[in-house]
Amino acid sequence: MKIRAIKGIKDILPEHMTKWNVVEQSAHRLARCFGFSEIRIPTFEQTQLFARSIGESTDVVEKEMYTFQDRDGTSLTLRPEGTAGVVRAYLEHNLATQFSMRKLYYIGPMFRHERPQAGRFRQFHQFGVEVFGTEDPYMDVEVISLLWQYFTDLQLPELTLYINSIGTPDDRQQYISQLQTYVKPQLQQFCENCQRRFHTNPLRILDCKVPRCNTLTEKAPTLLETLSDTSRKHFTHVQNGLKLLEIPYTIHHRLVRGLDYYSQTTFEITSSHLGAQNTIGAGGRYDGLVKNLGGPPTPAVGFAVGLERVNILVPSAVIGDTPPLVVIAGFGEKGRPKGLKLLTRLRQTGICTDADFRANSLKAHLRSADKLGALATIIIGDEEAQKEVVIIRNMQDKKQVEVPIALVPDQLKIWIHQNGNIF
RNA sequence: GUGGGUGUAGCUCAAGGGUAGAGCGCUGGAUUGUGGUUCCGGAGGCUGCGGGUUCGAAGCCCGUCACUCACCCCA
Repeated sequence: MKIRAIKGIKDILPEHMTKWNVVEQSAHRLARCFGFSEIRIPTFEQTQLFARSIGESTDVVEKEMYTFQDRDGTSLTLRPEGTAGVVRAYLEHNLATQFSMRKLYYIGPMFRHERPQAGRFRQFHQFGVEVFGTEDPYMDVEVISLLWQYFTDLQLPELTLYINSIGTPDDRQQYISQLQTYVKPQLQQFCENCQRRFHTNPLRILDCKVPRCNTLTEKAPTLLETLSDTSRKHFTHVQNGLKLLEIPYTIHHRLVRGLDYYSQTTFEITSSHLGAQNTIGAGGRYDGLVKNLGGPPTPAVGFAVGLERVNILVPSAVIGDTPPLVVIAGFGEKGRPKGLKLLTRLRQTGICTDADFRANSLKAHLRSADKLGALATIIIGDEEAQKEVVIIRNMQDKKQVEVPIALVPDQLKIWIHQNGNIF
């Protein structure tokens, strides 16, 4: 029996790493540009942290967590998302006392026991940001604009930004009863799922993909109509900010986030180039969460990006060239050791160099160099070794020059620097 | 958790009851120490696994596992 990777858990193979590095590096660069500091938090935590922050009755907590017992019996869980852990660390280390406002970001793997599908995995990676300590709507705008710039920098195709406001918990409670009053008389006509949701999570009825349910709620009261004045104002400011920055958005009355901690602004960016799982980044405000987890009342806003989905969308054009590679062809009794020596010396001076020790003829060395994509091959046979020289062969135009061994590093550096001709 | 699709060489796929194939890749060669192109050769498979039908199964039937897409839900 061959041992395979676990279902829904993927290797990232070398041929995909250049793209992954681009995706991750732009996240680091942009987040720092926007004034965020990186934080690394554990991949597993006490189960109750997630249960309390995400919400006991959410799907994530109810059936998607990888939960196991520690040796002393404590229930632990592989993190299904990043926000809960960041908030925990924020409180545990009193990060609030150092600045009145904290802007943090993270990149790392998350775990959810879901059925795998296009763009959905059991171990997946997220880039997320969290801002603690301000309820200014402009901070919502800043966070959205970071997300938007991240995606447009990477040239992701066919993006749509959806925004909505789900108000304060009070607003929501009020809205939920209005919605229930509206739905109740026709409850029998809704799909089975929605009938269940009617009791467990009524807001999600708006989100249902069954067309009939959608039609039934078409004339239902909307969240926005029910918002309190302050919530409504907040949302208007967010929209004005987006307009000011010329970030195109669509108000999506049915946009409800799946995690319980959200409040006020919610947003989501989708791309039509993905399969059914077309959300690449989403987030919103969660003004109540910090207090909920035992901290002082602290407004907060953030987002999370699914990096696997981003990777699928990044066009190959944004991926840079691989560094120039020099290959050493050392052969013969005297050529081999000289080759090894030069190989090491070049690497010490920072020139990316490789050699194929299996090859024992010049032909084999050159074939190997070609496969490695070498720009130049350095030939050292016994004759050259004797004369303390090497032949540098330009793999593109086949031109060769003889150079004393001692001068090789400098010659190559000049050439690589000019990115042009050695000769 | 529920449904559909697909499992044949490292990869992409043929063969639809009668000896398991191609392209790409890998590897060796085409006279001396010069790569990519071309030409010739080679390796590589219990056709996912188990059972059944049959003189005979990669192909049909049943089961099972894996992969995949979709539902649910989410990034």
